[in-house]
Amino acid sequence: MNAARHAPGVHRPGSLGREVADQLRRLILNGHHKPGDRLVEDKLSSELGVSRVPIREALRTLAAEGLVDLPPRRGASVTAISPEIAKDLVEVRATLEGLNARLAARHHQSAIVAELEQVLTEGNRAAQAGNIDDLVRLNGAFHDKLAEAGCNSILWDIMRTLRERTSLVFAANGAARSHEDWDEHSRILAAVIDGDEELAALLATRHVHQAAEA
Amino acid sequence: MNAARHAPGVHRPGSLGREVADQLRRLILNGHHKPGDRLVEDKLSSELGVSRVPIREALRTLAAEGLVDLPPRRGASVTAISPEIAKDLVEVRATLEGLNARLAARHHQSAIVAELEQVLTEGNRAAQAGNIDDLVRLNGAFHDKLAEAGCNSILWDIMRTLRERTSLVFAANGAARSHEDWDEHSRILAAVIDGDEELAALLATRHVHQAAEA
DNA sequence: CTGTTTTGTTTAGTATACAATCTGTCGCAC
DNA sequence: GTGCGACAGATTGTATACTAAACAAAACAG
Repeated sequence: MNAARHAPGVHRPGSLGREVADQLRRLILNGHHKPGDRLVEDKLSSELGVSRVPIREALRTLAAEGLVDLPPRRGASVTAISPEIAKDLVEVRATLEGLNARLAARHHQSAIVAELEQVLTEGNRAAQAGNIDDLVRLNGAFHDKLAEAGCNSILWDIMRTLRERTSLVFAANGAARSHEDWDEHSRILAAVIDGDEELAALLATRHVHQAAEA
Repeated sequence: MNAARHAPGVHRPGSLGREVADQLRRLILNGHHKPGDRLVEDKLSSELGVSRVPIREALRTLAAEGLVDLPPRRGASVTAISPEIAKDLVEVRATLEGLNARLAARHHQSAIVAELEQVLTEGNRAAQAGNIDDLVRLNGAFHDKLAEAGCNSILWDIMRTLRERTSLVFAANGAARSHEDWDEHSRILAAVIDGDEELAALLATRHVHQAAEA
């Protein structure tokens, strides 16, 4: 039952539990498992072809990240985020994106800034073309790299989970705001390059709030 | 034969893994396990009298909270926080305490504010008396209740883990700054009661930064 | 129709076994 | 004496099996 015993594709043995967690995280964020869906250990176990032990560890991990709900003896389900919680989420995320943009402007990592500019042009192109898949991917990439540019590992980690949970709520936002989105991205990046901490923070915070109103 | 299960004082089985996590968390924050100490599953298993499974779950939980380090195949150890990470931690925590104080000033939960005033007077008394244990406890209580007053569950949760990790670094701070500490607490609370969001945020942020310089 | 009982499903926990891998130490060559 | 590799022990990672407890839903009796 373990066909990958001698797998040729050098799976770094980074622990099955982690791989399962990554896999499940992707499935959830893809919308493959929707909020409220039950995640039954046995089913996942046979679906993913591993025993229940790594499944349980993965579920614990994702629960800690806030992606799955795990009530004491009732099994796991994909977290369903209430409107109030969503508001809380946005409030915190907006503040932290602001802090991060401020830090990015302060530290001025030219390598990452270059990558951000790259993503920006691609994003603008995708916004013109209206390619939704690319838009989602590039939007993630932009915020990801911006988070890197902040050079604060604690902040980076928190923002990652916040972004995941946010995308769980505002899932199929689509290309409606894509033009404004990338316009705002562009202005944030400009402020970061200028080293204008205040402006970068303000724009990033406002960006989150505005994006959330949809 | 399963009608009534009202055994008195039976442990509410809030899941063993959770209890173990709580217990371990306490042991770590108490300094019983110091940063860098290895946490061997077998040892914990026999020490706490449970099998390895709940232990592993607890370790995952604590790893997600940032209290233990859990490299792929090398076992768990209490997180050792480097000076740079500590700086990052303080930066984020300061920002979030600021946000939280702002929210507390906005929402104005009179019940919690009353409790905060209670804690404040006790804290001042302890600062006079120089009772370290009480100071630590009351300091925790103040920040705890202030976090509640913010009425943002996401923020509350993040701040909890940040506070735990902070206390892991600035462990034996002692009563050196206790006077300034409680003076600042008092001013933060006053701003919250006034509904002065800006001032509350500013004071709370500065409080964290100043407390960190020791 | 209502309230209780039974049954089935699922999670929680324990025990055991074994594979994979890491760590440290010892001996050997240089 | 120092450096390097091999080996052994320790420890984690994974699988499997089994028991117990909780919950939900169906079956049933009144």
